[in-house]
Amino acid sequence: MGELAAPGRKSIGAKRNPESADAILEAAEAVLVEAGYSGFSIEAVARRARAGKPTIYRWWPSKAALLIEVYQRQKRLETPDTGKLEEDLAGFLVNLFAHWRDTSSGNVFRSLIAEAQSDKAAAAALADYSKGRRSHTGQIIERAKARGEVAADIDAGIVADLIASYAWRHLLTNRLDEDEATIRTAVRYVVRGIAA
Amino acid sequence: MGELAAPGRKSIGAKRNPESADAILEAAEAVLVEAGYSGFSIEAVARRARAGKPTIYRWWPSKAALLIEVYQRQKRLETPDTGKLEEDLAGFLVNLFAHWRDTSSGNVFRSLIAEAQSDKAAAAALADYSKGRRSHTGQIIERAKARGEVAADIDAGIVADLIASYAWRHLLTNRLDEDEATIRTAVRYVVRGIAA
DNA sequence: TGCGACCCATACGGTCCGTTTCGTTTCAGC
DNA sequence: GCTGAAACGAAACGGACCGTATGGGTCGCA
Repeated sequence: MGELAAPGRKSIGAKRNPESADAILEAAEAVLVEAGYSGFSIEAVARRARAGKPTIYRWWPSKAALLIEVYQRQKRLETPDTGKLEEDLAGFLVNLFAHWRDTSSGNVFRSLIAEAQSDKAAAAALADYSKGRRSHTGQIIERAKARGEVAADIDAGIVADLIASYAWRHLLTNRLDEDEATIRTAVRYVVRGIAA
Repeated sequence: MGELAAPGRKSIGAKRNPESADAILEAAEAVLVEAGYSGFSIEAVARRARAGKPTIYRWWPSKAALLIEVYQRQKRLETPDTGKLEEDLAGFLVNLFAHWRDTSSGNVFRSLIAEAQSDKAAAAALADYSKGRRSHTGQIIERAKARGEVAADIDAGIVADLIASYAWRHLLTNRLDEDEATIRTAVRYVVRGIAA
């Protein structure tokens, strides 16, 4: 990935060097993939990026901040809109699991959750991020509500919470290879429970 | 908690000293409560327990193993049996959240999950433990199925998974103070979805 | 032209890791 | 009894990493 990154990159003057920032973020992702969360240290990232530790600390106050930015650089997942809630949610989960499995996103997000258990900044960032995602998933439910597929008094946030929780737990317990049928079944149980 | 624990505890001969084992486990719990997961180190536990590090490493191969034993020493939670599935599950979650909040169990379990993200032994132990809990929660659903409250073709394991996932996510995102009404609503959505 | 912000490299004191060594204590087998 | 084995706490080890400080070089901007 980011190897051979200009051995001995120099300053470009009195402003932030985007090459350094890129090299650091790419190195962070690479280290996380190759060595896992336990091998993810600022020193390792600095070595990999041929950057100085102070340069990293200048721009990212903590390991958590670095993780967050690495995660946010990842491609976003587009959510399907099939006109059927069960399809939308099951498709969303299947896509999400595949994305987490096949890219580094899963490892990055796992690490971020783990880091949030001992770092307040990570916890805050994660809560903030989750809020955004919850409202995003909530829109899928709101759409279904508008179609009359879901009862009007359903709290979309709670439903989104259930779906996200299911995804998180699979990520955290190494079950991203779950059968599509099982995922669909889980979704069906919830969808039937909120039907109009 | 475990202070005044025989300063300078000595060997009791060519067999394991249960006082040392107890002191170490109590110290581990105390350190976790007082300093949190980030402050939880073998060194800190050894200091607190007035034990030597080799004594800890002799009996627990890793931080994860120590965490697991601390967690398993905790009191188990009994699950209600009200004759109504929604009551049973909501009561279970409310009790669980309160237990996690009011004792050290929540912190211990959080730490265990975090540790499992970088330690294979912890991941395996957690998977094993979860399997047991899943079948346990599954029994609540099976009971409801036997009463005819739940459709016969429902997969109790998947339902248990949904419930446990909801609990985990609240634990991991510091939302153990969730409204009881919100919890009940989430449970109701699922229960309605699997009704006979 | 020179200040200030950026870059990298190096080094520091500190903490924790997991292990080894040491002297001591007591059990278990002879 | 005597002796070997095993457990104990204490101390120290080399190594990794933390977060910070310092210094020398490079450049943008006033």
